[in-house]
Amino acid sequence: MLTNLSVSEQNYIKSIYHLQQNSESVTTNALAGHIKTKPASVTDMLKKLQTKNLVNYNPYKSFRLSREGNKAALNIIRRHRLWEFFLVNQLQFTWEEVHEVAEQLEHVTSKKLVDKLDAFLGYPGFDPHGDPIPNSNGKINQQVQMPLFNLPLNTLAIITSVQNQSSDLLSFLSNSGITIGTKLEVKQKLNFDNSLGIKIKNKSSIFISEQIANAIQVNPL
Amino acid sequence: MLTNLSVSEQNYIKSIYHLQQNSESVTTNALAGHIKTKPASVTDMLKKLQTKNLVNYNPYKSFRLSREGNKAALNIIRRHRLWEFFLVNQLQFTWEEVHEVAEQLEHVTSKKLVDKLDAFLGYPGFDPHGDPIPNSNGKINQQVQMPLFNLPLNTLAIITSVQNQSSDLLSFLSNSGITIGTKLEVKQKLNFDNSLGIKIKNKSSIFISEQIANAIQVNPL
DNA sequence: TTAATTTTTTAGATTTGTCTAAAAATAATT
DNA sequence: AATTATTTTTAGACAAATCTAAAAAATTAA
Repeated sequence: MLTNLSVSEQNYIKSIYHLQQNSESVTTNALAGHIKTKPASVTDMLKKLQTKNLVNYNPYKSFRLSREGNKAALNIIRRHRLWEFFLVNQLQFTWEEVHEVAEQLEHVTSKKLVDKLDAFLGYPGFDPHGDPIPNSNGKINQQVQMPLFNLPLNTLAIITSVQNQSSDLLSFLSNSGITIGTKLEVKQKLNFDNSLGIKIKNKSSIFISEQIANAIQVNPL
Repeated sequence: MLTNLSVSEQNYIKSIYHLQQNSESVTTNALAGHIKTKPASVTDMLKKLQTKNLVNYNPYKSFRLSREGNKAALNIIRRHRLWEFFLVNQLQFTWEEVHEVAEQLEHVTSKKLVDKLDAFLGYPGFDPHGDPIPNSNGKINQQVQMPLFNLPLNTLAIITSVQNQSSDLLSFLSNSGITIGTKLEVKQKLNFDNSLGIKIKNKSSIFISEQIANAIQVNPL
């Protein structure tokens, strides 16, 4: 039942997915607000998505994505996050710039494109904001990713990505023995300047600034 | 007067551009055929593009892209060809697969995206089919590109791109001293198997197969 | 240069997604 | 529980892009 979805339908499905993350079921008003349209338009679209079996819709009561709808949403989100990763890590976009562009790229639906992009990027688990990227089967990495700066003290973690905004940073990190896959713990945090004392596994300790600690993403182990 | 163009308007503009390449002015029927729509729809759209000053349209007579329209077309074509280049050279698509996907990607209009993609790809002059890629000012490279196989005998040419479909090929070529920028001539062509005898400038001569000669793009000098 | 043919345009209908205003259902309040 | 307020849906209209069928213009042929 792989219907071709219009850009508009895709936007509704994606928004319902996101709103469902926070609360059990979604309201017409909330969705209208999220998607910048009017409640009446939402109702219209819900009826349409209902006939396509993408939502389970009880008029005046509630609605949720169906299993089908959920699958469609994960596909859209996969595309969005892969493109965000591409924009930041290959094209040198900054975090703030990517969302709008990825919003357009996500509607290019070629499965072959998405899977090849995924492979090209090295099957990343998280987008630049730290949100997980569903794999080609729609499975979401259950690990948690966070900036190294937010890692609790004395918690072993593994580096999963580094925002390569400047080559300065990259060379500093590689000289310090910090790359993707490096395991480390935060041993102390100086209140004076928010710098962190880092213990790299089987290696020496170093201090890094708050800025650097925020450019490094880690998974707690 | 940088109006935002709908996908549909973009498709019309692009098609008019391509049809104009072959004949002075374009007919309603030809455009309808090219765009897979009905003549009546073409007329409707022409009236719309006229009000936006993108075409010069004389009902029952003829129409052409205006200066504005031409600029818009070159922008669309730039995006299309850059994405084709990306798909083939980074994502390992084959020539035949790229068109359909690029057809969708070309409608993502972010100028920042396009210019960063261009830089990322190294400002390529030609797409994988050998068609020139307009630069960010809409200027088209006037050089000619062709497969090495089609280069006339004893004509000096420079290699501009290599289809990196297999790593076999790439390592063979680099071992033979053939990379982007290498200057060479074709000295002979064997009718038996269509293989070519190549003289690399300031270096030795080698023979390469028809297949390889078709994977190498050159500019005659 | 008329008549026949082809091309192009107009007129009116259709589909998709949206909107406003009014009606219906649900939720909150006294 | 009845009234008020809020939320949601319906009804009908609208814009964009398309279509069919008929009319108008241009072209070709007799």
